[in-house]
Amino acid sequence: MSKRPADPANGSVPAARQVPMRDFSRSLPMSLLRAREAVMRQFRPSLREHGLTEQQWRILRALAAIEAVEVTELARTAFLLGPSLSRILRDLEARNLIERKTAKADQRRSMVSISKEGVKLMAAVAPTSEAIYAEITRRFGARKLAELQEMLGELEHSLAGLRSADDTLAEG
Amino acid sequence: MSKRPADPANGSVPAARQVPMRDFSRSLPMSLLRAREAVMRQFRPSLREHGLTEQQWRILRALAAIEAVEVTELARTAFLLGPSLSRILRDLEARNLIERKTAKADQRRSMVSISKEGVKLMAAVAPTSEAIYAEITRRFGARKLAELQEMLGELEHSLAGLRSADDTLAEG
DNA sequence: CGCATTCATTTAACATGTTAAGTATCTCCG
DNA sequence: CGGAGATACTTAACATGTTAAATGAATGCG
Repeated sequence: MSKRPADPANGSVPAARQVPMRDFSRSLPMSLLRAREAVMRQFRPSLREHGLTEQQWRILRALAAIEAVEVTELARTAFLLGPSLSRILRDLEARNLIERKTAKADQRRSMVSISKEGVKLMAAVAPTSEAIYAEITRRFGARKLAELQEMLGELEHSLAGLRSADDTLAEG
Repeated sequence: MSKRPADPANGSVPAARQVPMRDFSRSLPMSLLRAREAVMRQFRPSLREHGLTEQQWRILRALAAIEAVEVTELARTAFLLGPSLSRILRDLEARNLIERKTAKADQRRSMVSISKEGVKLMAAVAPTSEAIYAEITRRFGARKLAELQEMLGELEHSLAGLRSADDTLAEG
């Protein structure tokens, strides 16, 4: 309560605006951003101790469950854009946490897999990570958590086909 | 539907792991990230047309509802870290979208406000932005949207006091 | 008053997000 | 088979996220 700054919706609002816009602190993007930050804040210190960023950890986790993947599919799985993934893979490879080899059939494709060292690092991080997740679940409630995830999935789904006019142009 | 890559939870999983970890594509951070991205994807093209990034838009919106704020409070309101805000304010000032003046009582503080040009730009962007938000609301459902935001707020709240061991050390 | 401490903001350094362009490879059709 | 177009990935360029350190100004206390 007292944490929030003086609520800008009340008090003396200057004549700066005509159109009444939603108090932006309650907009959906902000709600999602704050919620995600609240969650990630719990994980970052532990990851940091192991020299991993959130995204690097995402990649390792994605790789741990699979033999090898093409970069493009890994990007989808870890929800990273190509350029970000490209940079991160370069660094992870330099740290010997992953391995790469070009596909035989298609020289363009590169198959990525987690290395033995990568597996070891995951094993070191996973317990803490799981404990944090468990604590979050405990605090928020397992049922509510499931409900929330369900709603998030629906939101994502309901916007899947929505594209702005700009995108439509770029369709070709 | 067909957009999602082959579900990594099925198929041949190598012996890479001992500890069964949640399929990470269903972890809470990923759910939140994907949901937020689905939402922001709708807004970015419109903002881009006006030469604004998501964060710049957040700042303008925060400023529009208030006379002037200190940088630190603006950071809280727009949910940006100090360094990010500092850079963005420098750029927005160069574009004459905001104004700054150091506080009289405390030379350290800088009071930020939106400029006349900034107001004009907001007026140009707001209609499209509101229309997009309305469409999102229509698709997802107003009631469900309210529920979702409620849950997100609860999640944030339930993690407010949770701090990892690392943070505790830094308390002093 | 003098100075160590705190505070507000900025700068620095590195990592990622985002879009556009580049490179190498493959595919397919004439 | 050969070159236009598609595809997989990388590089480039700019903006932000993130943490640490620096700078400049206020505060408190001896």
